[in-house]
Amino acid sequence: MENEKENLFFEPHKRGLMKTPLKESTAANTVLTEIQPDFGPLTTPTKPKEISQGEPWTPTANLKMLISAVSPEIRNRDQKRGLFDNRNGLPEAKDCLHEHLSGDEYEKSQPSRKEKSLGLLCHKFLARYPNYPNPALNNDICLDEVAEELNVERRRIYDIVNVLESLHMVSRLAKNRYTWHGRHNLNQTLGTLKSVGEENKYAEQIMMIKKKEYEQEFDFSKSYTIEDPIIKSNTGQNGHPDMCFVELPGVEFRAASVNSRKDKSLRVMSQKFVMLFLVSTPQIVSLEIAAKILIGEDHVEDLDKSKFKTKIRRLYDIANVLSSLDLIKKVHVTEERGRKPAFKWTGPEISPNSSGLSPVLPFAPSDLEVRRSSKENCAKNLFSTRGKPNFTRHPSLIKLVKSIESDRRKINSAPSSPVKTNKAEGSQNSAPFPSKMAQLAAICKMQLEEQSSEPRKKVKVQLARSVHCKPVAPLDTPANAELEMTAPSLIQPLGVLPLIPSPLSSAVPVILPQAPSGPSYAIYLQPTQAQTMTPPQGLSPTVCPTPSSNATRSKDSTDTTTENTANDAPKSSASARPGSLPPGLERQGIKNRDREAAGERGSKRASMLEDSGSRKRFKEDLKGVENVSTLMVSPTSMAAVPVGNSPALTSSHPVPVQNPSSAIVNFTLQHLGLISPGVQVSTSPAPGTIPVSPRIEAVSVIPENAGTQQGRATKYDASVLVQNQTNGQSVAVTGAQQPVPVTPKGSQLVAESFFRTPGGPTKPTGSSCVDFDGANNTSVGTLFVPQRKLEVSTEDVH
DNA sequence: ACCTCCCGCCATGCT
DNA sequence: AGCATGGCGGGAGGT
Repeated sequence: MENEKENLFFEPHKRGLMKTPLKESTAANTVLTEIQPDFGPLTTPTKPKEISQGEPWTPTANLKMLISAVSPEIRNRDQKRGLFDNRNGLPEAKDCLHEHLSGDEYEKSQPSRKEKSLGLLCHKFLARYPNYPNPALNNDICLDEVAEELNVERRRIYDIVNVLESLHMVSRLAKNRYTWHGRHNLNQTLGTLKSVGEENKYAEQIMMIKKKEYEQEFDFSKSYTIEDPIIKSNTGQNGHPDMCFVELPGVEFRAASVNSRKDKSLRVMSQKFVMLFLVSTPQIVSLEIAAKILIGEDHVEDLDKSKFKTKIRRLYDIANVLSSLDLIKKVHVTEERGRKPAFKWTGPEISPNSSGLSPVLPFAPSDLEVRRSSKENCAKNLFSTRGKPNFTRHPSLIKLVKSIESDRRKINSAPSSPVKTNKAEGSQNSAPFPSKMAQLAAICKMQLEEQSSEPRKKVKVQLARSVHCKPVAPLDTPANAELEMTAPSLIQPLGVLPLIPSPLSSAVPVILPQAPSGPSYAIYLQPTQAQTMTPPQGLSPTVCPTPSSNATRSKDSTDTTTENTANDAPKSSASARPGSLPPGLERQGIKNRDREAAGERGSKRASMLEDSGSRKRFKEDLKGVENVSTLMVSPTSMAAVPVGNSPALTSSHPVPVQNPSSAIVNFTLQHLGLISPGVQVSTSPAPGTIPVSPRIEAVSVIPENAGTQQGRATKYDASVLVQNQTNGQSVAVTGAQQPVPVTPKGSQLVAESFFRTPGGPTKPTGSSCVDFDGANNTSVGTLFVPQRKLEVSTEDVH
């Protein structure tokens, strides 16, 4: 059965890369090699294990790579020399290198653990396929082959594929066979996930958790109890979490086996994890919170350690893959307690399922109704296709389906010939790289290769990127629509409070039809009051309809995150990128489709560079442009930031103290890309609470090294405060453009007092910061630093 | 000492 | 039974 298909395809992987010789060698070799040889049997080979090779790369080589990455000229030169060889290159390169190193070093280089990291492996994997594959070609993936080529156990490939599958970047055809879809469906998938996430009220859950944490820290009364229920509610009626896999039409799992499997895990976890990013405002999600929520669905209370640990482990696995996709990047959230690992969304901004980007599916905003009916109808009925009962499909996806199916048809029709063969890799490819550098180098190399295909533009672009990026972006429209829509309703009761079971949540099938704009609410609870957030109306927890989650920032008090700006750049591009051609691409010089990746990669690359100091610099440079904005709210005060246009919003509420008018805020936010143009945010203190000034510090992004450019990076700061009020929320934003102080500290912000709620008197420490990350970042960065400094450090993403 | 997370045992379920 | 999947958590590398 499946087999047939297998043969069909020819080259799955190869990306355009091939074109240029440049790419060559590299670690990526593997990737390069792609071209495959053929394989015989489909069956699974068993473990590849032997990792052969020594590693080709030496540090020197890595450096070279990095350098070359930066400088096209150099690269070219090298190429000529043959440093970068073609696919085979690796070995060769190796040789050369070895000569010098040999011995110890060589060995050292061996297999460090990092070289075997899932993230690197994923990069290699991704390097084999174009971001936007031509549907006409065969894009199938033979797991065995891949495992072999990449010299890893098949088990690892499953890890990657499962995550990719959760994003519908691949779909299973049959045993051992997957079809590569690349990023064609990504935006839609993300939109759907966002919708589902909203339905599940993940934003609220996050807030609850944070609130809880906050309370605990401070020992406030523990009102935890309340929260739990909420979370539980999510669980769904049955009480158990909805572990349903969100399916896209046309992309459903075909293999029975897959369907049968409890899809608990990785796939589902991955989707949920992504949802958290899409739904939360700062778009920064700490592993801890993610784990709690994911577990929570099952049993929050239980939280036993082991379970938690296991969840965290899985999240790391998922995060590594997502990082490789440039959808997230690692950062650290600094709290009082210390740093917590977290990830920041660096993927495209998405509006709830409709892809705003793609014009294609314009959904009428009006769809609210639809939405409501949502869950049920949507999915299943719409696409009967293969209906798998369990999965839900999002209506919006219909289009996708069509396209996918057409693709599929093409594929099927394709002549089958098995071609796959990649082979080579075995020994060569995976050369062991010396750790991070190596990884980076490898990645860079891959990217280079990609680029190479494109005329050089890319390189420059990347560098330039930092510069460019920015500004423009901010306004996306898509969001706007949402806002408007939102207002009404709240279909979901605002509140979060009531979170109760949203229908969806329980329902497995996530799919919600949503109008593009699903209303999202951002709620900020005030810790103090919060204890009960309950009363939605009550102010404390206000719910604000926000346009998509973007607006919401829940970050509450507990943590502060600092982001680093560094990588935002990619993001911006990302945001831009719509399904089809990402705007960003151009700038990046990427060719469209295939290359888009390149763009991303480039960005990624930058991030990768982090390892070495140099890389940091590099990174920073890139980042310079970006800004991060952080928003801090005092813990207590947190209000929800409603983004939506709440009526109130417009009216500017004066924010106590310093706030600038909401208008300013909105303006700022819009520019930042945090909210869509249409949307306005206002924050006002909760009724109960008067906003005191929260402490906000201006944060700076701190790049560690501030690169030269950084200075720029600092960009403007705007401090925004958000508070929500019952009704209006006013946000205080300061849009100052001041250079952001690099040191947070100094900057204490003015605002500090802002929102304080009674309860939380200032807790000095407790302040929470919200960052707006830049998510969009855009151009202007605003940074707020909470009192404490928040730092977000970007770490490398592995 | 903690953070990451690789590794691979072994359960699950399809063939 | 054999093989494909993939849950899971021990324990080791990195910092």
